[in-house]
Amino acid sequence: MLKVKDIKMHSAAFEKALKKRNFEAKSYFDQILDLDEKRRLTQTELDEVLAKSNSISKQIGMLFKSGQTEEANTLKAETGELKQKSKLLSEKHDSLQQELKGLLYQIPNIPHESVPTGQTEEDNEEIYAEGDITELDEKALPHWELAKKYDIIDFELGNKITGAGFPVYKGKGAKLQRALIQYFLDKNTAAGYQEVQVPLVVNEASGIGTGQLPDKEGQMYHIGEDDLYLIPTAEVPITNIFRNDMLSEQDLPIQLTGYTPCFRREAGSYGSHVRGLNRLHQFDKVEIVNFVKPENSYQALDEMVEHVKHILQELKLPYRILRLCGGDLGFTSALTFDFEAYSTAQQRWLEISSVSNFEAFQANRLKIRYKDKNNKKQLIHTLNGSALALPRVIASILENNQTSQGIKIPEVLVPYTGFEIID
RNA sequence: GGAGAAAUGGCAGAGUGGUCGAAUGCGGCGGUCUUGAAAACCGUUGUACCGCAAGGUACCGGGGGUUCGAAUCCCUCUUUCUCCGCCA
Repeated sequence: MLKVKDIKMHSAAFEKALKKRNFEAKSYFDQILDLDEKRRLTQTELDEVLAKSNSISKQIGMLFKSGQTEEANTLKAETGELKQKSKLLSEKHDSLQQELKGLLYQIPNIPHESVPTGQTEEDNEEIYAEGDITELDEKALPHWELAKKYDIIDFELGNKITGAGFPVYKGKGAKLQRALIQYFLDKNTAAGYQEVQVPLVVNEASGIGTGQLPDKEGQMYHIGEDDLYLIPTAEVPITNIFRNDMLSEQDLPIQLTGYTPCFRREAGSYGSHVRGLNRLHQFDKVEIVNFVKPENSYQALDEMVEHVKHILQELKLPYRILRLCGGDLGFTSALTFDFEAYSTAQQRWLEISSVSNFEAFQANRLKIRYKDKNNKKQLIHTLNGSALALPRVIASILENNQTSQGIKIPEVLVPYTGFEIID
């Protein structure tokens, strides 16, 4: 959420920047500034009325004390009108504020200046690529067929138990997944991230805080009876750890990592691109989240990108890094780098990580602040990234490492799996 | 799930209808003293919003109500604790 003060000061620059997202901000800004003006006037008016009635109440109190009952009762009669007035004004103030918030919630984050213009994922800018894209022979199988061949992931069984998009991992498949989770967490903690285990179900306030609500309600599974949501990513509970908190400067940076299953409704998804592990309703992910001082956030972003790079190098997966264009940038993000691993048999890139700087956008909604050197309260910057999302990493490993003998486990994982090949 | 008790400033803890934004203690900050530190003493110390400022307003778990006036009374929700039940 943007701050009204910032909109007021930089409206022209913001409008221009938001055009990169194809977001026409002008009418929103005009309305917001107008509403804010009205809101402030209303508050001033309300404060005056309340001040008057407070002072009358005080007088009444003193009159009663000194036994001047009649005078007190006369004053009492005067308060009726003030009361009525203050009620109306405070209702007006509340509704203005709500309207204002409603508009602010609809405005996406200001893209960083380095964000390329563009409409779709076609326009994302490839900034780095590494690893060999091996030419597999014609007998190369896509991962869903490999999964069946070696009986390591059972999609039909998940269908029976729950529905499409909820696979069952079996035997070495389950173990490979667990090994990857463990390996990712170890890498992340070695890099300074503290491991946390968080709830998989969150309340509405948490969803609003990180920006999933109110706009993207359809993405999350909602438990109506208890009015709770299944998390679509660990970002939600982890970032909300510090909601409404005042941190001190020496607390920062705070670096957290957590493994969670993620649940996404993915309404409207279909087609060959969602086959197998490509897109699921439930999947596992290890997330990294950073809470930093504003001046450090872009350095932190670079470090996170380097960190994910390093993991992919170790796994020896061919991958590339994209700088997302304005049209593809997430609502709350100022700058995002997507990591894509190559899926050899499908001959396409699969998104396996997304690393973003949200600057103060989430912190403003979440009210996460810190006291700087001068004891001034400032919003912190939040960043997060996947390190990494499991299913597509598995898909990529299965496809890229298939041989006539079986699927070779990347060397770094062998200590975790306890086996070298799936056959 | 049932019965009861509670929720106050960074913490502890007073306050049961009116000069209460809130005693007191601890902690924090500033100072005196000291070669330095400790102790002692003095002062200071919540947040948000409106306002150039003076100042004003709101906030005693959340929401609503009674009243001229609510930390204090009523309703409701949440959370915590104790007891009972159930349970990995």
